[in-house]
Amino acid sequence: MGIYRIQEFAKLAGVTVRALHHYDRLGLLKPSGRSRSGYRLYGDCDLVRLEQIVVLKLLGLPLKEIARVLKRESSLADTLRRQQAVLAEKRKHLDAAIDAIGRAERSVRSDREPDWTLFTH
Amino acid sequence: MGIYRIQEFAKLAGVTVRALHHYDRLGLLKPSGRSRSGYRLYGDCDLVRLEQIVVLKLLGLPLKEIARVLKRESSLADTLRRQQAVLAEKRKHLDAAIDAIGRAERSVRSDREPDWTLFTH
DNA sequence: GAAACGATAACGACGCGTAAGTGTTA
DNA sequence: ATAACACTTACGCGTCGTTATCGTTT
Repeated sequence: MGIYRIQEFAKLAGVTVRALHHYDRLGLLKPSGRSRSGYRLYGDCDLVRLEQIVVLKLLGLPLKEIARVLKRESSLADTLRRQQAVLAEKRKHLDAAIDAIGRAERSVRSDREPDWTLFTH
Repeated sequence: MGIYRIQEFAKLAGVTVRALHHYDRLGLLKPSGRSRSGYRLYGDCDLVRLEQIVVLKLLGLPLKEIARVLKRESSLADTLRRQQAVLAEKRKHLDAAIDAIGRAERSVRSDREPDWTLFTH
């Protein structure tokens, strides 16, 4: 509760100082203020915003999309729906790859030369 | 069956010309020859190799690792085992994110303000 | 001469990690 | 004077997509 300098603030939210620099430059999260010597100063409302950013990042949203959501340029609901589709698609590819590796491993164990045709489908 | 210039070769394997340029520079797949004017010339054995590269890429292997496998510096079996673990880990994160979005959507539909605490766990 | 095609070079994207060099001090 | 801490600048990573400029021609 109060005002924090960058390192302490980073620890509070579980992110790195470098990430905060990055978010600042992107305009995603600018510190509420600066000290006379130019130090970034963060407040409690910055913490709230940062936590939202962290959460949306966990959902796999790119920083640009997070920025749009927080600026209310994008609807959160719509964004989440689209992201869900994106993630579902990724999971399909992942599952296919995992399956393929499973088949390949059985083949590699029996043969000594890999049967590349296994991957063809 | 024969000798191809880059565009035709790319189409045969379903990759882009740019990707072939990239693989050439990395040393991952160098054309069997060059024309007098410097054009890359690919042959059938290049096609076999490229198809292996494409397959290993589908499994999510980075190009450097693919290079090691094709140079027999890495065991294919070991590589696949490690990759399977990597993919399994990714799927865990994906599933968690998909679940979180599902819970979030239900919340967004009932409330108009998002309940960020939903993501906390 | 023009249409395709090829070559090389180089910037952009994405999210920071990791120095490098320098200033500040709650 | 030193130890921490902060600042800005900028390269690196991974895999090409995308111009831009210029030479070739199965």
